[in-house]
Amino acid sequence: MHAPLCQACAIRNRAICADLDSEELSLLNSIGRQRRLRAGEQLLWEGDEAVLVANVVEGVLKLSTFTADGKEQILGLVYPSDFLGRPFGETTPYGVEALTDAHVCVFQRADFDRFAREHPRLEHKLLERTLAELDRTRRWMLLLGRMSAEQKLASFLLEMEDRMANGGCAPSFGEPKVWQLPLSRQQIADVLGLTIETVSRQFSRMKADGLIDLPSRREVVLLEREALTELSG
Amino acid sequence: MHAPLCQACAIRNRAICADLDSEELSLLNSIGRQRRLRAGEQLLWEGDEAVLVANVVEGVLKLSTFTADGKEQILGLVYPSDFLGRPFGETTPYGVEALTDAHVCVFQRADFDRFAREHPRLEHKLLERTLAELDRTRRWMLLLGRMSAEQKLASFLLEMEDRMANGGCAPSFGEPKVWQLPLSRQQIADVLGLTIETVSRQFSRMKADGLIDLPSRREVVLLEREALTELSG
DNA sequence: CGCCTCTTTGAAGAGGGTCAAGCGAGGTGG
DNA sequence: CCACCTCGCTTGACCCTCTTCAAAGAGGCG
Repeated sequence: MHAPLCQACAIRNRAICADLDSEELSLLNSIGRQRRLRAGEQLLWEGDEAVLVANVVEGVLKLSTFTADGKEQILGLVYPSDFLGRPFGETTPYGVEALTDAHVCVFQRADFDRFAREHPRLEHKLLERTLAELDRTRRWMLLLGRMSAEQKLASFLLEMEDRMANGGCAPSFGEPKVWQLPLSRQQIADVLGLTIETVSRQFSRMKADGLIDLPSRREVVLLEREALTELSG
Repeated sequence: MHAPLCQACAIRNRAICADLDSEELSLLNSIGRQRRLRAGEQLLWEGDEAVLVANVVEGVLKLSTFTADGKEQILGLVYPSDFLGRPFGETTPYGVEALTDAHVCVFQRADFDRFAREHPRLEHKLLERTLAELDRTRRWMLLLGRMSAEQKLASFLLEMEDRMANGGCAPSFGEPKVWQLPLSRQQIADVLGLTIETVSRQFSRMKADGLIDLPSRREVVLLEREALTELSG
């Protein structure tokens, strides 16, 4: 698919392009390019010149960085309709890697920057999104700085379920449902600022306590959302 | 000072207003209002309707939130020329309190939002600032999630000195200099996700090791920036 | 079936939290 | 001017959570 079609895009109404009229959209169309990523494939490298920005159409990606001694910290997860990359910046401040097979709509940063500056409506959307992302990131700081391992994992599972269930469109009601974890245990540890062993132990304990079920490594069921919410602090 | 004068503003060239022409500036002038805050005074309360946004002219303020069990986490520090508040949002996602006597230039959010939407240049500045703030916040996540108490405090002191020395304009060279900490030990603990005791112990150890000097509670000298940089990871 | 990777589990240890007491600078009142 | 009080900070002792190190278990895939 080298000829993207914004008009037919799955995330058309949720991404930053939502407010554009059809003329603007086809202009954007002309500078964008679809790209598929396999799980594990890297899209951007930390410290590189910031050449790309992108919209996520499908899949989950991680933003991450490393300490001097090589420990990874995942700085954020990016889902369909989220924007990704560093417009108006020199270098990419974090690495970006696909956690699942993914589908993104990429732009050369220079093209995108120019387009954005000429289309305030897009720039406004981008601003709203960035502000929302900043709020989300700050909430994550509370988790990293002040929560116990148990609280961290409970918070993580609850948020993840909301994200996975239905693209975040509606809160999850009714029967507990099985869903796929897009992250390995190690990656969950890197999100929460824990070690893989601690994550694994917390999973086991929650399962033993009947709060969750783990049909397989990558599958989860939240049996007791109430109790998990309680735990999450 | 109820009649602000943007043209004469100390942070005129560094704040988001930097790119405005004089006509725009006087319009902004007419919707803004100067306000002085005493150290400890609260400007915004978490969860309140988002009614205000502001530019910091002078002083240091903190953004903070609390866990369910009452532990505070400082989400960010705001310095002169920084922007503060949540434009285009319903509620204030964190509390804002002055750490030192401060001087801010406040706007009714509704007024500011309208002005911003009508002046893409301002909105663009705001976007650049928000993106930079997001990068800074993400770097802080690495600190919270992956660093030891010692690394945290070393990082904190180094960054703080850069901020305090000269408004962040130039890197600090030459002789070690005494400067004022705008935060109490407890507040430092809340920034770093530690307890006051741990912060205090780390201070004492660094002093004993000759890395820093503490002429009084609120004064610091970084004697060995090299070594501290090493420690900070 | 066997290998490889990811995950789980166990045991030991350290870093930081908690609780409690002591210190000291600044402010107040005698 | 000094004694006293207060509040923030420091220091000590102990304990708990999470990390570290090590080994065994469980899927997945050739």
